[in-house]
Amino acid sequence: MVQENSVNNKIIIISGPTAVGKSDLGVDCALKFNGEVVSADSMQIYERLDIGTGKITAEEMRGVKHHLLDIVAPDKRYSVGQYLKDATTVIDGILAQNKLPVIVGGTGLYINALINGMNFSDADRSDEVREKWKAIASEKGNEYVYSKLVEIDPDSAQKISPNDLKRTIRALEIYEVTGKPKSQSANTAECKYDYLFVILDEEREALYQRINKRVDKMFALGLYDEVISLKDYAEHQSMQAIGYKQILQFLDGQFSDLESTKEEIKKLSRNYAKRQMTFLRSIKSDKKVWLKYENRHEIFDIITKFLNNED
RNA sequence: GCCUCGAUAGCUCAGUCGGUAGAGCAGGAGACUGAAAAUCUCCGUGUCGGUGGUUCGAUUCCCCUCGGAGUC
Repeated sequence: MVQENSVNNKIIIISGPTAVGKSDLGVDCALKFNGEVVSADSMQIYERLDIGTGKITAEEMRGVKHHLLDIVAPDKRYSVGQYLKDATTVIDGILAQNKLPVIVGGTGLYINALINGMNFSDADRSDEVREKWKAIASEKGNEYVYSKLVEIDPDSAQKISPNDLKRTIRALEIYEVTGKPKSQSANTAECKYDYLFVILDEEREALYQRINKRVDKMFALGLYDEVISLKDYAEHQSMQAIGYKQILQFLDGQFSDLESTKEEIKKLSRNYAKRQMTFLRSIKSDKKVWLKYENRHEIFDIITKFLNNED
């Protein structure tokens, strides 16, 4: 009972906390359903950040085409807005070939933008505005910057903590760039795709053990040397990634030894996984399917039903 | 074996001039609209090592004991 027009609009989204096994499952699905993988990961978009981001290797791809990996140099910026554009282009291209796009990644914000829209068409970032407010913040304090937001956009200010300088500045930026306050700019949009949103989950304790092991493996694979080769980019956003930042701090003398650096990386990865789960839980969608890691192979039945409109 | 110092939350430690205790980290919950692996908010009961003594009352003072660190 497959209808051609609806099939052409269907996509699968697979997310979950770090180290839960998303990449592997994504390849399984692409192989089984004639698909291609589209990454949704804010750090794997960078070239040369391979080991530390857990980027899938050519071998692990098992012949499946992967998109949106290695598309930005480590000294360049990237953003959700750019991701939305890039992902939409890639997904449309895959659909045009009558193949199934399988979106795989742990950056909840990117997935949220894809399924709930994000229309700040004219509210692009402005480094000028950001630098200006940062300077003001360090001179007059965060409270002062926040008080400015309260003046121009009290609705947004209410939702932002006075301590959250990043969000405070972004709200001010939107106002200065567009002339409209943030609270009147943000809006959502219906997703143009017929999607299925699968979230892979695992018991906390087991997940944490998996994360710890994975960090050990990253070091064994040469994470340290990878970071050394990127140390000239220390100032850039890409080096904020967990693992990279800490090894850079170690080189800077902020950790007494490599072992404690490694433990810190494990800890931060665990903290991150927890935050990912919170975000994934909070994404508004009536098409979420939660799958326990041990039941992950049920995904084939779920997708089959979805593709046959039996859901 | 002697002497000294500590023993309190999962960990590191503070404190209680005697009225059953609190920080940081870990851990948990949450927020999140162009930096998101970022950024930010909230959450602290534990036989105060064990036994006995003094006391109305001991985690706090005293005795012994068990392990721990330092020292001769």
